Amino acid sequence: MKLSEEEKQRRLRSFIRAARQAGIKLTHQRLEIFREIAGDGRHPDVESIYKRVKKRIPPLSIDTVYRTFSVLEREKVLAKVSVFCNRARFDSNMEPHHHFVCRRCGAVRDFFSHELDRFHVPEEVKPWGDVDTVYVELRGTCAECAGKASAEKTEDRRK
Amino acid sequence: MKLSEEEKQRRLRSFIRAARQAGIKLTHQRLEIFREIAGDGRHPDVESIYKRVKKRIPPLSIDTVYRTFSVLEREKVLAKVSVFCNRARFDSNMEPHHHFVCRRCGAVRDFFSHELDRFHVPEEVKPWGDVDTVYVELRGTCAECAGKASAEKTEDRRK
DNA sequence: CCTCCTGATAAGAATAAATCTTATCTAAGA
DNA sequence: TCTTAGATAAGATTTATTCTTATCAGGAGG
Ligand SMILES: [Mn+2]
Ligand SMILES: [Mn+2]
Ligand SMILES: [Zn+2]
Ligand SMILES: [Zn+2]
Repeated sequence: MKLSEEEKQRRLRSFIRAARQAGIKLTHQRLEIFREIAGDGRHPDVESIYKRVKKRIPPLSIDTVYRTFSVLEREKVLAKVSVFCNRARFDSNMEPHHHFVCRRCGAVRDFFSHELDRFHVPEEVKPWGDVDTVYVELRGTCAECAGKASAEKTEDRRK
Repeated sequence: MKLSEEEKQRRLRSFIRAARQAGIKLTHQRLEIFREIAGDGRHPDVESIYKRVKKRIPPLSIDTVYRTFSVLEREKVLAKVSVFCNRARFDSNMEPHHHFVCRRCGAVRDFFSHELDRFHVPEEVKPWGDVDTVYVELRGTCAECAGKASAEKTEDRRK
């Protein structure tokens, strides 16, 4: 899930624009952290971004990653993914989109759907409040995990 | 979001049946914990269930609530709700269903949708793996929170 | 190019949800 | 009633996240 260079550059520019507009400082750390997230379409977690950026900025503290995360979230430059709640994950795709999630390995992939974009909020829900986002999660098993599982089965049968 | 007595009883029976079938012990604690969850359609968190059941069983430990939770989850008697990841929440409604979620107060309400039940997995997603569940989250502001917000506005205007 | 000041960072302490450990207890089958 | 595998209580432990505080640096203004 490596993103195209042009998409990465677009996200980087939108980050810099948002930072300027919000009057927040464009520090070396923030730029490197965002660069790392913007180039990764796999919805990485805080820990992995921390490790990767620390290679380039050794004194980096994990707190800075968390802080940058919440600043970027507030400025609507990236979003928190609410899948597998054990740890927070970044999503640098701010286009409204949905997710395919593998129950086994936790892989998260983006998809778009015209069918879902046309979805009408059911009548029973309307009196409960105003809906601003329709988010869909397709849950199942990814091809890779399915492959591993069947490989293990044949392994077992051989015993 | 108080559930009807008959729905509560139905869930309680299905819990007892599942426990018998799985060969797990029907302890006083488990019964009381489940009774509390089964009667609450608001997707309560571990802490609140702990507090409520502790009134009836004072020596109850919160670990027992967590353990009961994971046993019941394994036995498919209830599910974990992955909304607002700060703390785990129970869902004793095991019918496939969707949620309306209020961003402000975290209220979660169940809904069903024939339109969504007919949803076809997009072609682009199919090669990624097998989808077993289509889960939809309608995010927005509940009527109660919207009411509070507009009340505060008029308050501000008076100054 | 310097200076200053405010907001940002690093390090490590603190917090809080969730899990683990161990001694004790109990549901339920014989 | 007796037995025992599995369950509980209490408190320690783990782990993700946030907080504290001394130091640092981006960037506005000179
Ligand atoms: Mn995404
Ligand atoms: Mn529900
Ligand atoms: Zn997978
Ligand atoms: Zn609300």
